[in-house]
Amino acid sequence: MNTENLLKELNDVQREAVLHTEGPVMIIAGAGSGKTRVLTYRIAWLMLQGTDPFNILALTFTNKAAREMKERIAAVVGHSEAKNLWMGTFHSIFARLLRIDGHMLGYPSNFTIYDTDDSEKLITQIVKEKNLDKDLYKPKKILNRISSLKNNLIIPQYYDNFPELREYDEAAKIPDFKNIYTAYVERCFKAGAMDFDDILLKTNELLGTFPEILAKYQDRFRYILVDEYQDTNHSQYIIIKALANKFENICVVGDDAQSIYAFRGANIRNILSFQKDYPDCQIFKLEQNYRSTQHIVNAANSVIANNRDQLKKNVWTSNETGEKITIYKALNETEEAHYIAERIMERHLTYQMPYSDFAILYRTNAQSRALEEQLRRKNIPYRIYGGMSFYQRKEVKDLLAYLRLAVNPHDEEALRRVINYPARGIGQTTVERLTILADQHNTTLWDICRNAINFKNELGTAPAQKVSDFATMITEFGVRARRESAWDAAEHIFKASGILRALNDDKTEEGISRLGNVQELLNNIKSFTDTQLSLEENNDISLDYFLQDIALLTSTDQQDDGEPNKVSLMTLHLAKGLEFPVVFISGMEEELFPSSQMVNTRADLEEERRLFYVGMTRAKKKLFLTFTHMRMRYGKTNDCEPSRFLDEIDDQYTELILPAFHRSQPTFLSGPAWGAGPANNHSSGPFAPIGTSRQKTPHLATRPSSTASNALPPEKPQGEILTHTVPGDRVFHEKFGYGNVLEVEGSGVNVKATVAFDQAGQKKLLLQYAKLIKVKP
DNA sequence: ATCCGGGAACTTTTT
DNA sequence: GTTCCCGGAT
Repeated sequence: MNTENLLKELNDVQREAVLHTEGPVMIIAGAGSGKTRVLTYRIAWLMLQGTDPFNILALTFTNKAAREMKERIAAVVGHSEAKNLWMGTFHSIFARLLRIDGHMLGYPSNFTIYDTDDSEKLITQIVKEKNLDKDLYKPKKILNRISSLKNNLIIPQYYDNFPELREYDEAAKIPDFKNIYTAYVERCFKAGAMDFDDILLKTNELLGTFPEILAKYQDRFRYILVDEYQDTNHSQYIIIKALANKFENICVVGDDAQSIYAFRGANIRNILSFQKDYPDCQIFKLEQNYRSTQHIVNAANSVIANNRDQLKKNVWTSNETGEKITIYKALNETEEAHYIAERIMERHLTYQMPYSDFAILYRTNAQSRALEEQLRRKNIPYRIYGGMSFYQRKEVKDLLAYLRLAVNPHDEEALRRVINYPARGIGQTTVERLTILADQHNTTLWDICRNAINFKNELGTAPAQKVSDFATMITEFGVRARRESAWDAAEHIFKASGILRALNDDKTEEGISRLGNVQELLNNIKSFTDTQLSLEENNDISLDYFLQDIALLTSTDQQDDGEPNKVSLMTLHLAKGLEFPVVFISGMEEELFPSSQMVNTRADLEEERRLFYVGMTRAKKKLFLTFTHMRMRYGKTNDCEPSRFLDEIDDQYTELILPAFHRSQPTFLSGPAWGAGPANNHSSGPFAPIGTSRQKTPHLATRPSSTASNALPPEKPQGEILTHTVPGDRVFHEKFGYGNVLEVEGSGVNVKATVAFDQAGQKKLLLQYAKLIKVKP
C-alpha cells in the first residue's frame, strides 16, 4: 500500500493524529472510533518516513492485539521490517527487558514467573511458618495488598515511611503484614522468581538504579505508543515517563469512559492528567463511531452521562438507526440462557449469520455455566474465554512444574508441587524438615535437596536417599533442557518423571481427560517448537523460552482450535477492545451488575457504569440486555431486582420483552422459535402444539465446542427441556434417570408431573425445575 | 502416606 | 452448587 492510500482511509482527525509524530500526543478515542487503525497507521507512517523499527515501542493490552497490529503493519511496510518492532503487553515487553538486564538486580536471565496460584501458595506457606492465624491472614487478601503496594512502588523497606499503612493493617487485624511482605519478597528473589507485579516493579528499579541502562533504552525507544492508557497503573506510568523523558515522543491512546481496571491498580488520573505532565502536548479527539448503530451509540451515551468524572467528548455516528435494544426479563438463569440460545439460533438460521457474530457477556465467570448448558443443548458451538484456563489445570500445572524446575530448580513453588508427585515417598514431614533446613542454612529448598545425603541425620536415611534421587532426576532434566529443544526435553520429562505412568494408571473418566490435557500441552509445545523454527529470525526453541511465552498469555490470547465459527462467551472485562455484530449482556440485575461490592462509593459505581458502557459499545448491529426474576447463587435461589443501569438507558432506544409465561403460556421453554415471526417479537409467535414441528433440531455443520475445558459429553439424551407434557410420555431426568409420566396437574409455571422412574421410583416434580427431557418410548 | 467424607467458604473483574 | 481443606480412618 502506498502512503496516499493509507492516509485516504482516515478521517480528518485520524489523519492528523497519524501525521503528528513528534512530541507528546494524547488521543482520546471514543468507543469504535477507529483507534486501532490510527495506532497501526501511525506506526506504519513512522516507518515509511524512515524511522527504524528498532526505535519504536508499542504497548498494547493483549498479545493478540499486538500480533494483529503487527500483521497489519507488516502488510504496509513488509514483514522483515515489522518484525523488529517491540510490540506487546507491558508485562511481556518488560519481562523481555528483564531477561536481558535483570542480572543487574541479581536475577537469573531464566527467572521464573509466578502466577497468582504460586504467589498465594507461597503466602500460605509463610503464614504457616510464622505461626500466624490463617483465617486472618488470608492469602488472597495479603496478595492483593502486596500487589497494590508494589504497583505503587512501595517495597517493604519503604513501608515504615507511610504510617498510614501500619494503621491500616492494624485496623485490618493483620499487624504482621509487613513481615509477610518482607519474607515473600525474599523468598521470591531466592527462588529466582518474579510475580506479575514484580515485572513492572523490577523494571522501575532497574531503570531507576542504573542510569546507563535507562539511557540505553531511552535512546532505543525514540517513539513510544501506549494503547488503553486509561488502564495503566502507577508503576507502568513511571516506566513510561522515564523512558519517554529524553525524546518525549510519546503517544498515548485511551478513553477515560472505558477505564475498568481500577481494582488492579489502574489509575484513571494518568490519562486525566496527561496534559499536566506534558503541557505542550497535542490532543486529538476521535468522536465518530464507525462501529455501532445510532440506537446503540445513543443508548450508551445516555448511560455514561450519569458519570461525573469524565473528559468531555461527544461520540456520534452516521451509521444506520438500527434495531432497538431488546431488554428481556427472564424467569431464572436457565430460561435466560435458553432465550439467548434461541435468539442466536434464530438469527443464525434466518440471516445465515455465523456463530462467530455473537458474543454473550457477563459480569462474573460463574454465570457461564447456565449459558453453556443451553448452548450445548442446541448444538451451538461456543468458546469460553478466561475463567479457568488450560494452563491452570492441575495436571497441566504438574507437568509445567517439572519443566520449570528443569529450567530453574530454585523455583520453590514448582519444587513443592512435584517433589512427591507422582508419589515417591517424600511426605509432608520430610518436606517440612527440608524447609527448616533451608531456612537454617539460609539457602533454597533445592540446595538442601541436592545435598540431601549430607542431612541423613535430620531427614532419616531412607527419606534422604529418596530426596537425593529426586534431585538427581531434576538435574538430569536440567541438562536436557539446556541441550535439547523444548519438545524433546518435555517429552522425556513427561515419561521419566513418572507422570505418564501415573496418568496411564488412572482409568477413571477424569483420569483419561487429564491424560488428554497433558497430551494437549505436549502438542502445544510441539507446535511452539515448529513455529519458532519456521520463523527465520527468532529461532529460540528452548524450554526456557516456551515457559516465558506462556507465563504471560492473557485470557484473550488463547490459541484458536481451528474452528473459528463459535459464539464467544466472556466477562465484560475481557470484551474490552473487541466487537461483535450481536451482543448479549446477561445478568442485568442489582447485586450482580452493578456488583454488590461496587455500589458503596461513587468511584466504584462509576467504574461499574463504565464497564456497562464498554459492554454496550461492543455491539455493532444488535444489543440484547437480559435480566432474571430469580437467580441461583451459592446454591440458593434469590429474588432479583433489575439493574439500575437499565433505567439509565433512554426509553426511546429500547423495547422490553416479557417471556411467554408472563402471559400464562406454559410453552415458554419449548423448542426453537425460529421461523416463529419477526426476530424481536418471537414470544408472541405461534408456538406449535406439543410433539410436532419443534422437535426437529436443524442439522448443524459444527459440533458443540470443547476447548478441553468442557470435555464432558453429557450422558443424558439430546433434546429440549420439557415444559409441557402428557401422561404416557417417556422422559429423562438428570438425577433420577428414565421414567414414564403418569399424571399432569396445575397450569402455567406450576405444572407438576407425576413420573414413575425406572430406578428412582415415583416422584412428583415441578416441570419448571425438573429439566425433563422427552425421549422416544 | 494416602484416601475419603463432612464442613466451610465461595463469586467480582485480571496481568 | 461447587471447590477446598481438614481430620480421621486405613
